[in-house]
Amino acid sequence: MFALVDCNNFYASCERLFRPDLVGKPIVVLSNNDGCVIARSNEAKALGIKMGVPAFAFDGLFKQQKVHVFSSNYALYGDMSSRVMSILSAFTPDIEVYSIDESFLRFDGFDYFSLHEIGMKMRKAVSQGTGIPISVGFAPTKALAKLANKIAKKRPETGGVYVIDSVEGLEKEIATFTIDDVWGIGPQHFKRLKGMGIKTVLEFTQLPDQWVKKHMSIVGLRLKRELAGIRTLDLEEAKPKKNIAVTRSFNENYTDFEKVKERVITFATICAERLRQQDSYCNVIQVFIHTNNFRPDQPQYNRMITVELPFPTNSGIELAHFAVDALNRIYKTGFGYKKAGVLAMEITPAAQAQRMIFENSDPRHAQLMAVMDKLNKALGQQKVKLASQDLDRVWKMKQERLSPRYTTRWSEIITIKC
DNA sequence: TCTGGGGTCCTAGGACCC
DNA sequence: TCTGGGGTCCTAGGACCC
Repeated sequence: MFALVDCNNFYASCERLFRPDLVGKPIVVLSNNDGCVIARSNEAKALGIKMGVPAFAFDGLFKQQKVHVFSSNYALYGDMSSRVMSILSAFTPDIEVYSIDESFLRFDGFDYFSLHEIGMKMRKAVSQGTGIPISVGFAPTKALAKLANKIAKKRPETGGVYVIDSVEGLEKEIATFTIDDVWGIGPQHFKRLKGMGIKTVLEFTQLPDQWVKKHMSIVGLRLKRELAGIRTLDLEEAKPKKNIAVTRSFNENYTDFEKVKERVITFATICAERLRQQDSYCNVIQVFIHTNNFRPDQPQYNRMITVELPFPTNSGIELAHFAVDALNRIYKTGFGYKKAGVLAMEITPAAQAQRMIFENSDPRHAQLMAVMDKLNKALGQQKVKLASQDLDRVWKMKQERLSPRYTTRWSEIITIKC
């Protein structure tokens, strides 16, 4: 049996932990640059605030309904996440951390235990240890565990834990569960299936394999099996990342090459930093630039380029150099650029990095980068930069409503007046 | 005026190679 | 008159997830 454990309204719940005055109040959390709504408390959902809506369009409603608005505080969410996951891992050694707020757990050899009871114990332990509310779904496959988790959330009488462990139980649930809320069926697949009159999970599992394969690829076929109760997916081990991407939208359209160039250099140095964190090198980089896709009235230009590096590297200096070369090859004047990104690809562990005959990553950089990493870790991100970066820190993310990093900075720890 | 970022996997077409 | 088959790489985009 698998369990899918999911933190309820995770970011909003985190914001509430050190602000008990916000219990029962509507909360929303915004994306980078305070752009979109990416998390909502139940109270905010009840006000009709949808996931992903642009924040500026809701300023009026936020004021009128006294919605508490927060910028994303990833230092807090990341730390709370690892606390939750560490508590969960005491229940079984087989755990896959699926995202910042979700884990799959596998329970082998628990035949004589009540999984419902175990689920309730997990809820209690996480609540006691962190204050975060969770929901738990148990089922014989991962896709069904996801589904069971949704049921646990939807039906208050379940107490936040739901188990699908019999054929009858499975048949009963999938006969009524609609496909719009199923893991792996997004808006496009939903539209096509709906057009064919498919409404329930049961109906989806009865489609011919060939049809599913043709229109939803092998991925859809796996999903069909999983939903029919055939175990197709197992826990996945934590693997080193295949790609590392650093991309940002700008606060305004950039028409000046030098400004775009500075951003690309900064993104490349962050990529390099993350490569060093997982002790690996990249062999290929991709650089892209976009105009503002939300403004079709303005001239559009989207371009991406993939470049193989002459040697594997994780030096910020070298990566920045190659990224600028790439940018030069795709940059066109006469456009207002709104977004750019650098991706590190074909990542290999340091131990396996291929040495080249004629040219290799400058060995002095390894030492220099190690010192930079150490200083930045002690003094704060991006305190030591390349001269080609924005030294005046003109570029700044809009984060007007950032909460304190309660759990990771001594200077921001909560104070209690007694 | 204002619209996130970071991932994965899959597919299609064009260029090019032998 | 008549023009193959198999492969890779790159770009681009589609779909999904959180």
